[in-house]
Amino acid sequence: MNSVPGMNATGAAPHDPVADAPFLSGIPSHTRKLILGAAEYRTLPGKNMVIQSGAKATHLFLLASGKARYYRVTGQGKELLLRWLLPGDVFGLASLLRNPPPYMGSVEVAEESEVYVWKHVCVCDLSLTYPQITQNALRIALGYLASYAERHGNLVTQKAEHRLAHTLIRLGQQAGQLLSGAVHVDVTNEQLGNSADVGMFTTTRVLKKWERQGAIAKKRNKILILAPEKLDID
Amino acid sequence: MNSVPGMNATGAAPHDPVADAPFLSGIPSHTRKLILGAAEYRTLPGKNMVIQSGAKATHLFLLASGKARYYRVTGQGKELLLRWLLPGDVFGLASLLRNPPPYMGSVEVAEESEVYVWKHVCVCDLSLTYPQITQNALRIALGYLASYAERHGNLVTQKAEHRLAHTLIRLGQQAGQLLSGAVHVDVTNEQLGNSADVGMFTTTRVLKKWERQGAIAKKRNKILILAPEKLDID
DNA sequence: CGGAATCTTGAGCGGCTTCAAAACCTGTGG
DNA sequence: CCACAGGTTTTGAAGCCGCTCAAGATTCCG
Repeated sequence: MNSVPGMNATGAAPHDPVADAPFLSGIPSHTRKLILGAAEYRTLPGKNMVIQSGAKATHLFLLASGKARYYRVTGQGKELLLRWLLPGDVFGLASLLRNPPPYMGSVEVAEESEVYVWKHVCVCDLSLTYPQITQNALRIALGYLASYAERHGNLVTQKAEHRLAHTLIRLGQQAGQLLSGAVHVDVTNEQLGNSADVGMFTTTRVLKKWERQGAIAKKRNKILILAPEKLDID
Repeated sequence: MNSVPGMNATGAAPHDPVADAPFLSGIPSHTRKLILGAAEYRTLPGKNMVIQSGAKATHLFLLASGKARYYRVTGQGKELLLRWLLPGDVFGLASLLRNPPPYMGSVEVAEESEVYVWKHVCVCDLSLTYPQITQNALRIALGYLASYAERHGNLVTQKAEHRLAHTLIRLGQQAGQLLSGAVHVDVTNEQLGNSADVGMFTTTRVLKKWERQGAIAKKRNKILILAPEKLDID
């Protein structure tokens, strides 16, 4: 919590996101190649629905490049953004199971992206041969669970402004680009609000306030974080 | 959603909850005995903290009898009830992983309970020998994730009364006892509200309203569901 | 230039929470 | 048996955060 936020990502080491994927962690290099070789490599155009919530879990995906939104649509038609998927992230974990439950969220690529795709039966075979895969999947699922629990806790105890601050800073760390001393985050007010469980109007008001205080700058579809330390504490 | 709620549980078949545990699903009977044999069997008195949130994941637990609360304490000291653990439920899943993340919630047995306990190294060995264990754990984790996502969705879109209705009915199905035509649920107003993310006062008011409408009856630490169909729709 | 998103700002309101205080239930111990 | 203390429940009153609705300004793209 005390670490300085905002400094991140694309700055230093250009690690291969696929080789560093948590999903393949602890697996020797040659085995990793074998596993990746069993996948189909596909390029997806932007605005492409990859996974439909509730559908049968037929494929496992590993994002190699690009960006995708992982979201759920509630019964009332409201769209809940669960997570931004970045290179190295896997999705469709349900497909690892023998008699898989349906996908529980939808995934849509936000820009042109590349993915590895495994068929259900194929990934089942692999997970039998290389149990480390299932272990990694379990670790990832528990991580999701933890971040979900934290979000839920924040929603219940923190106020809207606090949640927005946390969400924005996390977004900056995960998906921000450091340009000329500011962290650029590609996100609309509505998407940010959605990630923080705050309505769009309240989100706009808070952002405007921060802009007046010189903590951020706004463009269309983009937020520049100038002084993250002005956000955390109000 | 259209199935009649409230009829459940302790009525008919007295299945062994341990043998039916999702955690041991798909494992042949003799292997199951072997796995259970590797565990320590313990009896825990009520009001006993079993897992401390944030602690190192040193043990895996399987609840054989009794009842336990799975909860989290937020930074502001508010206690969030995540789930009631019933016979057949496992907890401490993080201990299945080689280099485990810390426990992310606390568990406290609500009444005298019996549990199987595995040490970290032991359960790691077992999961290597019997990969089905990890698969089951993954399935359980994904299930938790789904129910968490649903709760979150309800919190954002539904109103307090609706959430309370859903929560109460689900509690009745999971942990209710059918006595003389009513489902008895052992829960205080505060605990119910906590499970539905509603304050205690609002919870009391809604319950009182339902009582006046003849849908439920209230005792101290207990709710009797008389007419569940009067709750779902307002 | 037109049109479609996105963003801004204001006004009003409503559902829940918060605070206060009292009634109630239940097990305990004198 | 009664009194007491602790937790639980009830009810009222007040207030505020964030949502909803309306209407305009701005930016971007074809």
